[in-house]
Amino acid sequence: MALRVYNTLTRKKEEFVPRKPGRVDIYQCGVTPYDYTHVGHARQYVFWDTVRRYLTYRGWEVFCVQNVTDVDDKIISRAHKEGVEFTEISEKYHKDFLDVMDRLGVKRPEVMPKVTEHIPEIIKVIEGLIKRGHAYEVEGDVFFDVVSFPDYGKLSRRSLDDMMAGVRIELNPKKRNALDFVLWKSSKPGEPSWDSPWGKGRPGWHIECSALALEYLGTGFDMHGGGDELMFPHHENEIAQSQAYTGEKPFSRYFVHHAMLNIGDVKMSKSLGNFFSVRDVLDQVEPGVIRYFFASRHYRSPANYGVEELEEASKAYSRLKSTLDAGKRALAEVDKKQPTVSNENKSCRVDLFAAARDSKRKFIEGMNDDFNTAIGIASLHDLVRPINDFLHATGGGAQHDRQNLEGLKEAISTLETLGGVLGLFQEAEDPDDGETMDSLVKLLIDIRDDLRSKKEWGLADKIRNSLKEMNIVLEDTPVGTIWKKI
RNA sequence: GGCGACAUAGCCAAGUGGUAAGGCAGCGGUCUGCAAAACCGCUAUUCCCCGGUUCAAAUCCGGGUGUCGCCUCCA
Repeated sequence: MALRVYNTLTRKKEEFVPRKPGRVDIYQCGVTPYDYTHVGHARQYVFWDTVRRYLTYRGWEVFCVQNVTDVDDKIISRAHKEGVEFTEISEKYHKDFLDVMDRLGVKRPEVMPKVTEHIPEIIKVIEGLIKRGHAYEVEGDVFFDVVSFPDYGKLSRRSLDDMMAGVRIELNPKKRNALDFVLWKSSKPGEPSWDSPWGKGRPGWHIECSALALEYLGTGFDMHGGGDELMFPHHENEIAQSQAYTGEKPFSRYFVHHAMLNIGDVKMSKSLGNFFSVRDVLDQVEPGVIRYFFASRHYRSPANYGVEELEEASKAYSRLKSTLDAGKRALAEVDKKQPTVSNENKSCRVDLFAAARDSKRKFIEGMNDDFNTAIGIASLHDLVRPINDFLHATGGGAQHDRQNLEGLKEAISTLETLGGVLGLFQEAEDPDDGETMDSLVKLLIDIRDDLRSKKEWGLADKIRNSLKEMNIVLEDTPVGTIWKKI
């Protein structure tokens, strides 16, 4: 079954064919660190983390490059405002980015090149563009000549004529054409600068992605990722620069754009100020909840972020997680002692092998269809239902159905593996959530059973209620009591 | 003004030609000392509206309405 990916270049879902069999080379537009990482950013990196996990799960070798634009106008202006070096700003917020991504379980890309450490590579590309007649220098600034690149506008489906007619940007008398964009920017006094053939200056906004992608992946790599807001002008310009420079196309075989995260139907963005930092949200909910929230929506649809949405995700996620925990506990229990084997357990008729197999098939079919993580989530719920059924029918391991014991192992492992592809269930084990905890809860359950058999409901309920306050829920089944952490 | 995307139940959300996944909320049932959880069942004859193509449309085409994004920094 083939993987299909929606390619912005063709506006169609296409079968994914990489340039090298078995390997996927990915370039992602990274952040400009001038403020705290917000949930909108997290959407992109969580999505691509999921893509990388899925491809790896399916046996591909994955290589991912993600730049860090650590010098730019906004960083400089913030540094001026705070009276510090621009590096202090970029380092502080880059550190925040890495920190929250780690906490979200986003695997670090293989390479995270910084613009300030690749000035020579960038200059090399600009020089090449000038040499090939695609760029020109005016008083220390270098511009890309859009007219020299016939395919300009192809990605975003705009024609040069239309754009020129409706141009909104202020006319820069140095430019030959209003749509020409700057590759190298001469620096004003007090601004960070590097030596170049055109004098002191710094790279323009778009050139770093071309230079870094070509440096680490070469031309014609597999997937280019970024927000759909970047389609024009950023990705359009990247394509123009890169293909004009190499004389080859495509620059990237597939362009994969994810939709924005909104607050009340308006885009979350730093410039609008309507953003939630990931740092703050992680103080409220565990990482898995955020990952569940993203995974339950398709990456190409705009998604609304809000407290209610997060709460719903939290409930649904805890349904998956508490079943996984209870299932693991049941298996651990079986390892410790011989369970009461009952082949006569008629109350349990689920086939967990079949459930695991069906769930896995649905998951892969969904993910193969343009990374449909919402289908993936649904497949997990489909699996959790029969696991719960089994757990309740057998008292969470107290009375096993021999035939389904292996099935439970299979189902739990499938749930954990598939959830892991979506980045779920990565929370570090609670330090006090070990064997001691298990034993203590079990002791309380035993005592409560004694109390119940003596019909001392008051005390029995007190145990149950107190545990509930600690987020431990007791569930009485016909064959014993099981417990879950919620 | 130009370009593009989207509109599915009370809510969130999959589904791009074959008869509406999943979650949250709600209702009924099983179980229970009560409960919770869990499980079972019910909850959109219908997918913004109007036309068209087709044996067949939420899915394709045309028109309309509404929302959002990009065209300026943006994940």
